[in-house]
Amino acid sequence: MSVTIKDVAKKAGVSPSTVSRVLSNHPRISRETSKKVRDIMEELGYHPNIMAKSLVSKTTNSICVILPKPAEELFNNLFFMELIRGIVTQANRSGYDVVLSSGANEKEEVEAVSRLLHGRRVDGAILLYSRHNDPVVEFLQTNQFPFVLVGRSDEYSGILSVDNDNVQAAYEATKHLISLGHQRIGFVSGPQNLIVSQDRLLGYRKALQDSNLEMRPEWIVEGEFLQESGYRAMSFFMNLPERPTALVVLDDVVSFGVLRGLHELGFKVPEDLSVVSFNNITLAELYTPPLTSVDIGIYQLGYTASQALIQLIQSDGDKQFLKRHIIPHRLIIRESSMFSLNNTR
Amino acid sequence: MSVTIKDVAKKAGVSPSTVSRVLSNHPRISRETSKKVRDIMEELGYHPNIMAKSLVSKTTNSICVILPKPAEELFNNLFFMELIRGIVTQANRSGYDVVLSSGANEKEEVEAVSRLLHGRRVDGAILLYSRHNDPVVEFLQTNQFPFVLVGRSDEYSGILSVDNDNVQAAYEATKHLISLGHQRIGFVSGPQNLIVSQDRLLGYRKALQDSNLEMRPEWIVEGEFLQESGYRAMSFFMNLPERPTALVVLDDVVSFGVLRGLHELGFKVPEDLSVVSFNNITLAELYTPPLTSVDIGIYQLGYTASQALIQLIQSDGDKQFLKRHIIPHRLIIRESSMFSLNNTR
DNA sequence: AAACTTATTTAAATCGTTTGCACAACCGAA
DNA sequence: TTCGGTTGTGCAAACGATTTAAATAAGTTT
Repeated sequence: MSVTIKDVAKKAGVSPSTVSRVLSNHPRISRETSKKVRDIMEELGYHPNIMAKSLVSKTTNSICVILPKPAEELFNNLFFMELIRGIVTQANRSGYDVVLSSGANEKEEVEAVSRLLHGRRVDGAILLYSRHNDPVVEFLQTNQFPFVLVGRSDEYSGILSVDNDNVQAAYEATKHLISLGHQRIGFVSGPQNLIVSQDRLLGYRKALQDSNLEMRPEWIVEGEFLQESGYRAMSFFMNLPERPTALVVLDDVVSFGVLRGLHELGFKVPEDLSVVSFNNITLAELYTPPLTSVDIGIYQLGYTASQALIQLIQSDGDKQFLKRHIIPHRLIIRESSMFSLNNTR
Repeated sequence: MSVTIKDVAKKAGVSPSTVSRVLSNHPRISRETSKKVRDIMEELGYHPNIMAKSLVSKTTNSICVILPKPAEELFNNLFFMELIRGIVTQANRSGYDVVLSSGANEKEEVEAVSRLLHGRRVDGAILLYSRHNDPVVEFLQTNQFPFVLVGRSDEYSGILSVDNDNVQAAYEATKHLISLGHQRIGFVSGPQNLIVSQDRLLGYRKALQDSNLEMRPEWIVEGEFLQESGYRAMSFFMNLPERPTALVVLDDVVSFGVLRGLHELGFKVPEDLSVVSFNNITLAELYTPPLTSVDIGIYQLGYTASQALIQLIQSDGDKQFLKRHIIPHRLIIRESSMFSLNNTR
């Protein structure tokens, strides 16, 4: 039996509406009434019931983060932790709570989101990386719920998104290898249906093309964001009759798999194979050897996503906020790619 | 303007209460009424308003996870990701949502929890690792809110907690080193105010004592759960006139710092220094060299915490559930400690 | 002193559910 | 026929806030 607005009102000798107005800093409340009511609130230990408030105001001051389907896979990645940290920090700063949501499959995902948004449990959603024809995106669009996509969205127009320029990032990463003298550069992709995979592949292709380098289909390997994928890709490449001398790998954890495998087989990095990676999670610097990686500002990505979503919600869906935010990236060069082939020729 | 229970009622030609009863599978609703109402719900796309429901039922079907104060530090650790994965998975399975909450300092933490629980936004809380005299624990206790502590709690009685037997785990880890022939074993602790640090230190001490090994105060170094701490500890130990030959390190990420530093200085692991660690995050296996680590069942820890809390909530605070759950641990031996000193003598 | 402002405060409706109680209809048994 | 017992449904009062419109008090003009 907790203390309600009525209890406060009675004790203070005013009406509930007055207490409510004190709470929301209504201008037409006299100094002394305000003081008196506040004192009583303090004395009774009053806390407004958020549910009741939400019911009438039709707003919950919370957002949900939808974890992508293969949560098992992605959760293993520091990447998501960092992203969520950015989201939670910003949301809390703006007075919003963050509800985590996931689903075993796409259907469950949509159900969860539907329950949260239709049920007015949250005001908006953050989607972490969308796929082509993502049913969740479709759901959110047709129902006109505010949401922000972390990742690209060019197939849908009028979507709020936060992303890197992944084409350019991959371009630079590849160019870096080329500038070191590499001519045979492989590519370890993430899942093909993720837009980020495609964008980075595009950048890689562009860089090779610009330098008139050969582009072999067998040098492009698809995988998941798992260490095993890296290991598998590595062993595939190293068994090729004509091996690449460098690899562009889409994720640090995958790169760790590559490096680990190379070490086991007695190959030297970067001498036998150079690696540039993406995401630059904190462990990248700490690995043996330290990993060259594109820092894509993960925390910033989450922080900005949260901020943009809340802005959209508070603007009541103003179209002007439905834009694409680009977070800058930066190539961090470390040992895994420090070796220049030119020097050894 | 979303569709409410009244809209469904009107269209179905029944009263709102009947619709509500259909929704909650009330026994005394006829088959045909139920079918009819359900069809209309489907047709109109009805979704119950969770806020309204919570208001009257005084229950929210959600719990919050309180991220410890130095979130910046801890978030960097795969450990938390794994823990949260366990929590979210179980909670969702039980029909609960998970709200993430954090605060920049202890005061903010208490405020956030107070808002969530007093404001009836969540039904209970999960605390990740408590400190001595944790103000959040105190708050939860005096207000009689259901909560579960991930970590030990023996100073407080009648608390629901989920934990490992950390004393025993550290004992085994240390014994493992001793069995390999090590006689000079150092200890890299976590923050001293964490109970987990103290428990493991105890286990380490006990193991040394049991084997009549020397216990030197300068071989015990306190740090944080950061790579830098490991690096610092390592350089401290290696500059000692009489170095330890093995280290017990409280966290994998800290161990990575140790290993990285050793590699930089040209020391060999495990020959020059063996390392056993705790937590066994996925990267432990993948590191160079692979890290011997005590697997404490992180996912299980989170899963169990969530399960126990929800059980407590649903039992309406039944004291019988206020017990301590112990999750089993297992020492995973890998290269960082595979070297036996006995063999080289 | 009446009339008119302006500054505060209150009463009452509302948000979308749940649920105790009342009631009607039907059943078989006395 | 009358009664006790089921079964199925509706009424209306909560739940704890916000908010519109109206009332009251206080201050200013004329």
